[in-house]
Amino acid sequence: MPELPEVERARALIERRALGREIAAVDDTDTYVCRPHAPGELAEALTGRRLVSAHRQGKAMWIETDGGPSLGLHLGMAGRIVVDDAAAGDPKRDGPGGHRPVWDRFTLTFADGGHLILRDKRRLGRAVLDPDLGGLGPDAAEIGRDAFRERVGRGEAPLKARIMDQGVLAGVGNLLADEALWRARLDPRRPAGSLDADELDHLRRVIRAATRRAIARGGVHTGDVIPHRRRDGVCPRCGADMARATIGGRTTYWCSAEQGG
DNA sequence: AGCATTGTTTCACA
DNA sequence: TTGTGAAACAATGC
Repeated sequence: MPELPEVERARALIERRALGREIAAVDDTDTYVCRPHAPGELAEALTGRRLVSAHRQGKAMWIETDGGPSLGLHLGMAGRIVVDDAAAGDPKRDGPGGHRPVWDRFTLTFADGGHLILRDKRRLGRAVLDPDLGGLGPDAAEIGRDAFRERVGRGEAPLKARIMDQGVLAGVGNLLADEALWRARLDPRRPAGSLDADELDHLRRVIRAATRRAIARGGVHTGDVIPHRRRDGVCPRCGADMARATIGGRTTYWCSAEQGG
């Protein structure tokens, strides 16, 4: 699930439901998710604190506490935030009638008995104290025109790789990249530095619009071209075949007619 | 069995 | 030194 829209929904859930509550206990025993912390380090630092505010930049999220360290949470490839058993973003429950295992990798238990849980089927999510956000570029939903031109419109790397580079622009993942480039009718293979100012301005507006739309509708999977990202898929606008290749290390689909050969 | 997966980090190489 | 791309990471689903 998690790209910028899912992370923003998780952040909003925390803001709505978890702020002001006091941490009574912490389960930080998953040493991979909590790396490089040793078990007990997060518990020691967070127990007794109250959650004060919830923030996000790109796919990185963090919670400020009253006087203590901040708590960084990253959803990785498959993570979700659950507060008191209400899932963020995805209304689907675990297995109809099944006893599916629950993948709770990090848990805050509040003094009122509720919970904030990082539930992650895989274990690529992270929970760390005072996360380092220094390497992140401007948020994809907020970046201004000049910064976008300057950061995105350079280099020989494929355009798609450029907009997915979290140090250049924070928040765009594989699906949102395909959706935005399809909406902008831009070839994902083009060198980023080959775009002119008008193309860059257009791409910026499309990325921002696609991002906000995905937040409003529940996630990146609600994009128009996402259901057609499959072998033998066709463009939902023109009906041409969807092309497929690995770009920037990720499987990429684009319209063979509207976005170049 | 084998391959793919909405993310990030590390390493090799030009 | 910088930029780019592949592999590793963990776990699951088709």
